[in-house]
Amino acid sequence: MGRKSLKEIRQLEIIKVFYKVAKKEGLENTSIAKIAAVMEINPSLIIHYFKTKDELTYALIDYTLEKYLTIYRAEKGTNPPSADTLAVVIDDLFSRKWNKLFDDGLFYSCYALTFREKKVKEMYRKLTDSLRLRLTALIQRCNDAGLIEVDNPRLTADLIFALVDGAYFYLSVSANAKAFDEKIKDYKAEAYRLLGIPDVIFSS
Amino acid sequence: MGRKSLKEIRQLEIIKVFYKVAKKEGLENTSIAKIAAVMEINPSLIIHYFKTKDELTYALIDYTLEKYLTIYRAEKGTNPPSADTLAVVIDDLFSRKWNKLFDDGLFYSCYALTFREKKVKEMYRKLTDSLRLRLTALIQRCNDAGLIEVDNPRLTADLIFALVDGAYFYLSVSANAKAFDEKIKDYKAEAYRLLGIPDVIFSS
DNA sequence: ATATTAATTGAACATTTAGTCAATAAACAA
DNA sequence: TTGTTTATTGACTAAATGTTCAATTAATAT
Repeated sequence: MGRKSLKEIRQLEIIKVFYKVAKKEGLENTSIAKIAAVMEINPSLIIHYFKTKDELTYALIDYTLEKYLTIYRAEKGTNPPSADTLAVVIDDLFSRKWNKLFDDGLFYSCYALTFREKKVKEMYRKLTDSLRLRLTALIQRCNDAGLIEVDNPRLTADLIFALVDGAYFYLSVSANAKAFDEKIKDYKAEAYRLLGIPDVIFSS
Repeated sequence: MGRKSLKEIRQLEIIKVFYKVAKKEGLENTSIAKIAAVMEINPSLIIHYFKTKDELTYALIDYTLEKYLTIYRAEKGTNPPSADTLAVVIDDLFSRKWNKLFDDGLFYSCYALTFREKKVKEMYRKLTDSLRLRLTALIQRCNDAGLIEVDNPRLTADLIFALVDGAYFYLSVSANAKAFDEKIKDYKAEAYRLLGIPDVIFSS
């Protein structure tokens, strides 16, 4: 009875165009009208699928943050962890994979919303906590497998992520792509040290 | 000849109100009209002192970023450094002094502009580099005074700032004020370790 | 064919935006 | 007093903002 719903399909299309436009022009300069223009649809159609612009923004953040958890896909199902499972994860954390998942400028624009919008804050909290918990668990399992010997896995995970986030924050503003890749090695080396692993063994 | 210029005074007044409104409502929701309304002046007066809104935004960022360098005021002129000069600086870095200097939400909103506006990027680069250089110099001087023994002062400074920035990034989103103060101690302890200083001696 | 449901459009809305321009008011020097 | 310079206002603009609502079109089930 009645026409088939396109809701989820269209919503995803809209979100993807939203992302594309916001990436180029900035989150705060991306209007519903602009998105509609790119899609060659009527602006009111967007409002039809997302009742307000806020709702659309939440959807964008939700969609993009989800991607971040893919960093841990590599280690799925390998239990106990192999010798380089941890190395792959650490390498990924300090690689510029992140940039490809979610444009940095957009990421920080959304992050800034955190301070005014509880909903957004909760989304980011969920992601950051989840990432740290997963690294903690991995460190723990590597401990158990006798690969490393880390006193406080959770603390170590927190410190490693601080290095990741801190390095990104600084290098994004102070270094070009080439210098970025070069300098991030120092931060990665410190992460290895925190894990009690000689840099040489794991460096790829 | 002619009336005295109020330019600098008025500009500063406008910037301060801009900051206040943006802190409450968000950078992207702060219009010239809103600022003018708070000041009970005509919007065109703001345009008179800042030709475009962009120029006003740059002025705000410039004004606020300048404050950050005050973190190092404590160690002005003490050469060679005394025993706790370094401790004071480290404590300040990991304290929430920063929040009082520049609202965090606003800070990250402006930081996000970095990725689209070269001018803003340059401002942040200047600040972050300057902070790191000063800490490097301080570490060096503490080395020379025989207070510590750090292999690579610049690298250590970079890592310490990564811890600061990373901790702020994470704790701002995951912890309330109380938990923030509690958890940041772990990051600070790691900074002490990087400096080769027993935590106990310096903890205040 | 008909009824039903959803997709999509198009026209309109009040409000807000950054910015222009001319007019007036106030301060200062000669 | 007379210029000169700056401060400040007020009236205005064109464009853009997010939303609303009614109308139309298209697909699907009976």
